Amino acid sequence: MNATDRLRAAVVTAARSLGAPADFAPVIERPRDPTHGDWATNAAMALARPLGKKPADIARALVDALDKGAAGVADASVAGPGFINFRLAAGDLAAGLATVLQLGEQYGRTQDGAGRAVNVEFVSANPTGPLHVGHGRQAALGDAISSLLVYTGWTVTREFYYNDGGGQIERLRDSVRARAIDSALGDDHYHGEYVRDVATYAIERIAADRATTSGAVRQMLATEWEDDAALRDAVRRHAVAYLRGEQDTDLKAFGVRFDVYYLESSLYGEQRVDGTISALMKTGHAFEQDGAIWLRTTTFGDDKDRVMKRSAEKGGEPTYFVPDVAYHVTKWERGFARAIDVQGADHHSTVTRVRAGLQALEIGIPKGYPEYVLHQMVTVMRAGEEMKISKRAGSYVTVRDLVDEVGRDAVRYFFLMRKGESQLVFDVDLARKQSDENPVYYIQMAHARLCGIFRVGEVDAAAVTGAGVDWARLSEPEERELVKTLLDWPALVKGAADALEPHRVATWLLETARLVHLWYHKHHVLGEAPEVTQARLALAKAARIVLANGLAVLGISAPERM
RNA sequence: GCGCGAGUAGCUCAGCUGGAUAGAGCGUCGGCCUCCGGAGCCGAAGGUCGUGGGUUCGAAUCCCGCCUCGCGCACCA
Repeated sequence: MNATDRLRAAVVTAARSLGAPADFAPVIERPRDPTHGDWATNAAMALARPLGKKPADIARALVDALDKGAAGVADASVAGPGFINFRLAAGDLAAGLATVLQLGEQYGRTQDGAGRAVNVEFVSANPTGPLHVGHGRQAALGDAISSLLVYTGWTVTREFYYNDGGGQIERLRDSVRARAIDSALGDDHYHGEYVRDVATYAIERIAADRATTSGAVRQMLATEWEDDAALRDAVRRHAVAYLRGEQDTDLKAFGVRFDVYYLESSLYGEQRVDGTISALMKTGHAFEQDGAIWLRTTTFGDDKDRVMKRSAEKGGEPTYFVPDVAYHVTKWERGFARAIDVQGADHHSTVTRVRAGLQALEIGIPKGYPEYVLHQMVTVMRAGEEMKISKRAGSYVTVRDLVDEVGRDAVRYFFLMRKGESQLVFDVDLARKQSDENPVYYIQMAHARLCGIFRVGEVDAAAVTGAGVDWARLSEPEERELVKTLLDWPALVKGAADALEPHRVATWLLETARLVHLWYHKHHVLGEAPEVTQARLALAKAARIVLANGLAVLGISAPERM
């Protein structure tokens, strides 16, 4: 049991003796103002209503009833409207660091997920062009959310869904052909410069396949396009392969790996799309109108019903959300207790539809399945101006542009430092700066600095285990603050995981780094009295561990020197 | 028009699921270099939490109305 749980248990015991209900669960928290104490509880205020007494009176009674020894506090006092503030003996507070040193990179991990399977789907870009900044934000978010879930005991599968069916791929194919034969581009073609590279690649591959020359392939593309289905298919195949390869390269450079690449086209091969339509018709939530088959999604909270299968005159194909439903059924069937989809907010209209489809199947999928993490758009700024033009993509900035220019760590941090629902302004100039103005630098510097202490002092960090440390030596205000923040890490990471909000980790890291710098600047570790140096080395190592753990969750490196 | 998101310091944003005097970074102003790295640190100024009501011991946080901005409202994907 940790210090907080011990304190909470003691408060509950005292509250029960005053007649508190059996399920009473007071909040134990750190007061915002450190002069108030190390911990505080709102127990008296929360009991005001059930007990019918004034919070201040209850607070005094609680303090009298509290077993301070069992609670592990040196002092308890009533303040403000009825808060009870607790102060720990200096040594008792810092003794918590022993756990940090003992657990190392395990510190903060929990088993909340109990090994259950969760699927995190993100990026899922169509293979029609390079990854742009929005995909980058999604890659950073999805990867960090996955890490948070791993950290809290879930078995995570990172998944990338390829929309390799549908009209966009035909558009890509036709664009490549247009580029290959230098014909004019229409409104329904992709205009990015990258299409030229795709065309070059496709021509070379087709020339190799057919044992002929590039020139001959160009000629065929110009004259035999309409008649040669195999040629059209070859262009499509090679174009998709090329762009998938490019996307993989970008993601690798960004340090993101996927466990599963799921192809939309495979759903058709397995008859899952048609199967989903007939299954939905069987459950009675479908109906026919105007020659099309509709799903009554309004039953499940949608504002209008949706077409599942187009009428004959519109081609008779299923609409987009049907394969999406079929796809999510596979997640359920593959045994994922939770499915989390990270998407741009411009896709939020599909949320209701997909969930409605899953519910309408009536196969026991929970109502909130899948969970969605939606994020707003990214604006890239340079020299105070919005950047839109990329050499590669033409009309938007790519992930590769950003990673090339500012580095992977900075890109990750900048994408993760805001909550997803906030629009994000990516300041390229700031991200490039190698100074304290740049938050990622500031945090990494704190880590490097702590490593520097061991390096300069020629202290073997592995030998600092916390054994024999007189924790009461860590009595400076800056030390107490830092200690408390480090001990907050497990609760912080749990909260971030539960809320699927990695930005909390980013914000917390910045605050922790600030406290490290402050402490470092004001107090020396080396060259003090042996007991003091020993205690401070323990603190330095604990801080280094926790910073490294936090950076690891975000997928950012923790350099030992800068 | 309907739905979703956002509106907090000059700027960019946090605010831990309702708590104490609303915070951080940057910017501005004023200080600090014999130092385990100045790639740093300290201090100050700066707020009607968009707005008007409501709920209660207590609201930036929950509810309702209104305003502004973004996104979405296909037999597109």
